[in-house]
Amino acid sequence: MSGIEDVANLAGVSKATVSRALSGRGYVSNDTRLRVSQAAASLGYVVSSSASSLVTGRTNNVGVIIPVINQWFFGSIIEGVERALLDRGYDLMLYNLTKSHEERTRVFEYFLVRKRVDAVIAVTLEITPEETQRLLALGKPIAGIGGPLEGIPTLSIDDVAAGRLATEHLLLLGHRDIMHVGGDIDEQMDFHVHSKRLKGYMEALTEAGIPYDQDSYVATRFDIPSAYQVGKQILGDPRRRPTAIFAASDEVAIGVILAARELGISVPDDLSVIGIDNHPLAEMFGLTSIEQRPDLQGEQVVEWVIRQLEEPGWSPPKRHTVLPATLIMRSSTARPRPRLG
Amino acid sequence: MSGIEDVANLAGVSKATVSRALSGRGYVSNDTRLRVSQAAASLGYVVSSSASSLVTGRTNNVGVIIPVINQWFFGSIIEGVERALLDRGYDLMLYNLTKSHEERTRVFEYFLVRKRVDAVIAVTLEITPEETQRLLALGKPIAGIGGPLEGIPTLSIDDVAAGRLATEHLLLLGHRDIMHVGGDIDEQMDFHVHSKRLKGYMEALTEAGIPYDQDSYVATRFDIPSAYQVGKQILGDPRRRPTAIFAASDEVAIGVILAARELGISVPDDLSVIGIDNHPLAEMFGLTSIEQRPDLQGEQVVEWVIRQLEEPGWSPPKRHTVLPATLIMRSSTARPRPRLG
DNA sequence: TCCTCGTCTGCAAACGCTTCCAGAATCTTA
DNA sequence: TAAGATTCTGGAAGCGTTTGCAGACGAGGA
Repeated sequence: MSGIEDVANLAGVSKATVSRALSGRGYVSNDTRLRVSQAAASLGYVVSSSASSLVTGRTNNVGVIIPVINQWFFGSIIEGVERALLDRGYDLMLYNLTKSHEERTRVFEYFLVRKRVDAVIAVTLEITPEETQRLLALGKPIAGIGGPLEGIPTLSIDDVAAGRLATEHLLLLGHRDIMHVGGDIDEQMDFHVHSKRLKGYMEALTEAGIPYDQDSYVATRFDIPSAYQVGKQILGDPRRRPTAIFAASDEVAIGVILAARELGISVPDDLSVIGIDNHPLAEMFGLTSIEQRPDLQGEQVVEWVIRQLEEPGWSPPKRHTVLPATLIMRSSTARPRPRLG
Repeated sequence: MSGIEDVANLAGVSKATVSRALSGRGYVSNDTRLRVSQAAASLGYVVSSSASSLVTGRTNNVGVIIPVINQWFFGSIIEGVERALLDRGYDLMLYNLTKSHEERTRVFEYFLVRKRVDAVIAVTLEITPEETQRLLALGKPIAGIGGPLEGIPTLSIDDVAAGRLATEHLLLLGHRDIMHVGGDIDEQMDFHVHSKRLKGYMEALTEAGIPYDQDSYVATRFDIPSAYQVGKQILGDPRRRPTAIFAASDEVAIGVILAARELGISVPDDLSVIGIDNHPLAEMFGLTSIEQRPDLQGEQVVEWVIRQLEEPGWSPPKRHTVLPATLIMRSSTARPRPRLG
């Protein structure tokens, strides 16, 4: 491993000049810059990031805290974040923080506080105001997907509005018997996504003058098999079967559709289904959905933290940023079948 | 930000002693160790990783290169790798290296060579012998999932054997008209997975005395919607329809099953389908599959590189390691329906 | 001609740790 | 009791960069 001194000797200049030539900071004549680059290349020299971090205080790393990886929403965020970071010359340190308390503590006590990252991106990380203070005290740029989170710039779709939009779509088609298959309120790790989408649903119903019925909300985990099971239970009981279902995510919606198929219930003739996400599988199931783009959300928060790092004085929106979520109509929703008799 | 000196002053000892006390290396009396820890805690001190890297030459980072994130196989690997690394006190730097040539070069010219990671884990990264040499020249532990790769310890299931196993299962049930829906041979980025599974399929057929027919292999991308399209084409043509399909992955198999359902073809009565992976969705589709555990594969390679780092002299298996892949029978495969007439 | 200004370069001082070395204190053993 | 071994601690050198400062040089303006 050759150090900067070797390059300096080979190029016939001082270490300082090598540093300036290679980093592009300060004055260096074109001639020497060239000689230095060639010397560096021929030696296979590459700067020691620890040494340069030590003096600059910058690591060029950004920490990303995320609760799940193997799910479309989260995987897409990572892809977006990674792409954006690499484009800007930063490296991504990944922390898969499941909701167990032990791991949470580890992050706060141990990781975040270490001097290894220049900025932090937190994905649907629900933290207490006290923890927020600790984070802010680090003096490092931080941004989140999810939220709102007091004091930290965050980003997400308006889940209440999305829930309303979905429900209103069904109402507009003429449905009055609409069930909501959503997440378990007690289990949500993300920013009350589950209760927010439920809230939007309830608001839309209320506005339409439809009384909200206890039984019309059923909880499930956010994956296809779980939703499939729940779907079979709901749809298996003819007295309970609604004319439409608002599923809190596309995975849930697909589970429900598969359950309906299994039971010989036609979608959308006998049952309309709408989801949220515009998941890659939505199209093949003809699923009407509300689109969001987690990859772009990832790019956006990267932009926030990096710009903060590189443009002194700049700062991202102080408050929560709401992203548009638009309805994509496909063939899983339709007017309810006219009642017989 | 308080440095080691502040801690030293507060505890009334030298910097050297603080370093020893906190790192656990060298002699320190219990008494002073305690005083130092308390001083450190009360100041919220945390060692500067750049400073300590600079002198020790260790970063405590491991680089992971992976072509895709948002796919079950790859997502599971990341989860496994992340868990194992964090357990051992290492951080994970994620590099999502899509197959574009430009990005590849970037990794070799730019990233791998930087002094930012102690070891490298490469997931299904196909590299030339020359590139391998460059990697090895770094003198850093490196291991791969996929392979084999000359000179680098790698790990994977035996794809040829998996292909055989799947096909033999169908043969054993009495099928003779078996199609293979696999990956595009020209497009494979992973270690010829596609052609290996195809090879296993062909070997099994040959062994059973069944001539291999050009038309009995069809290529698709490895996702449900693509496989669904392909499935509809194959199954839509009654003259072309086989009695069984060996799908190169569970996602492909599920696409085919959905296509069959759409066309009113009963699985397994009219068509048997087998896949590879034991994907989380396999169970709900009753899909017979060949199981592999990417998360454990991730843990294994982590073990390899970390042990190499921490146990001087130890080294992982020089050659490619083959993992067992076992058949999981479900309801998507059965004896072919007896021919009429 | 002299002065100023912009460009270019080198010296040397950090940056915050770890670790070698040596010395002091305590404990073992002959 | 002396000599050696063991445990504990501090001083100081270094890890490989970046950067403030100062000096040198040439060009342009008065």
